[in-house]
Amino acid sequence: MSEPMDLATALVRLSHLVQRVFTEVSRDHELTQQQAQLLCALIAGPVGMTELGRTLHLEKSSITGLVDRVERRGLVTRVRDDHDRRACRIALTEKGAELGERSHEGVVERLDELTADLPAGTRELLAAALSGLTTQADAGRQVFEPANVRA
Amino acid sequence: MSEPMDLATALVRLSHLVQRVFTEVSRDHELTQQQAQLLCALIAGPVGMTELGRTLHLEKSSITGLVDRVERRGLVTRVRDDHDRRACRIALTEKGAELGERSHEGVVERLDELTADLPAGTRELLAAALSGLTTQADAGRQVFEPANVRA
DNA sequence: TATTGTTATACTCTATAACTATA
DNA sequence: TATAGTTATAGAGTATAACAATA
Repeated sequence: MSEPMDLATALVRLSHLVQRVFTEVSRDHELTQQQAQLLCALIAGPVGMTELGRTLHLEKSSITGLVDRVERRGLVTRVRDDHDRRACRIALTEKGAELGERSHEGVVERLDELTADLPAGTRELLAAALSGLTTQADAGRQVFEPANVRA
Repeated sequence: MSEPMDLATALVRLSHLVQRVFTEVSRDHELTQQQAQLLCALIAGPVGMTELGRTLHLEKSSITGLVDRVERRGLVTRVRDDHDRRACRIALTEKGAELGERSHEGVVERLDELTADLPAGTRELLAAALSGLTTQADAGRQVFEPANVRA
């Protein structure tokens, strides 16, 4: 049917697809994609502004704004850091945790549906290869780590 | 070492990685990611506003703005449609085509580097599986179709 | 001095609603 | 009436630079 697609192109298209899923799921919860991402990054526990910037690849002033807007909606709070009075840590409120979890689950669900037709062996190989790529590329991040959350 | 990652998580992380590559490459050419995407969507030939909206999953007013900014920089032009005087088609200028090509190549290069270590068989399987997913999901799109461009 | 975070500022991106012009 | 596109408006996202407070 369609001509074979090279790997780079397939990766780009897949990325668009995942982004779209993420955006749509976020929207279902009245969140922007970035806000949902922020909530997901906090599920494992409170994180400081600087580290959030590293995790989300944003400048610190961008983080300030993002946190401001989400805080205004009551989804996170700035918690003072007792050991360093310059710093604060961003923590999910109950409502924020709820939304973060639901967004996360929504994305996983939709992606699982999307890959449901693949044979088990292919799924495993895909998961292994892709996670290898990301781990190799950004040695040491964790924006979206459900394993750490539930396990 | 690290615990096995489920497929959905691997897909999300991969998507972030690709987005980051895209953003960085675009920035190297003084473009935003969205602008580079627009240029790439025009490489195969002029496209109308409505179709651009479908392709890029944006409302038409968003397309208007995006095209405005890129036109202001001399990278595209609005060409009148002879058969429908309401419509126009967006075409790359020489400079825009140049930047579009270079962005596209830059992304492909970086992604190829990233996947260079994978065995050939795995690469093929990945490409086939991922392109299958995207083709199935968004039956009939083409944002980033280098095959059509060069071949 | 270096680091943590915020403010000021200026764009870009995006959607919704109302509009114009053509079909 | 329906479609192609623009305008008006408002808010979100982002970066750079300058700043404050603390280490």
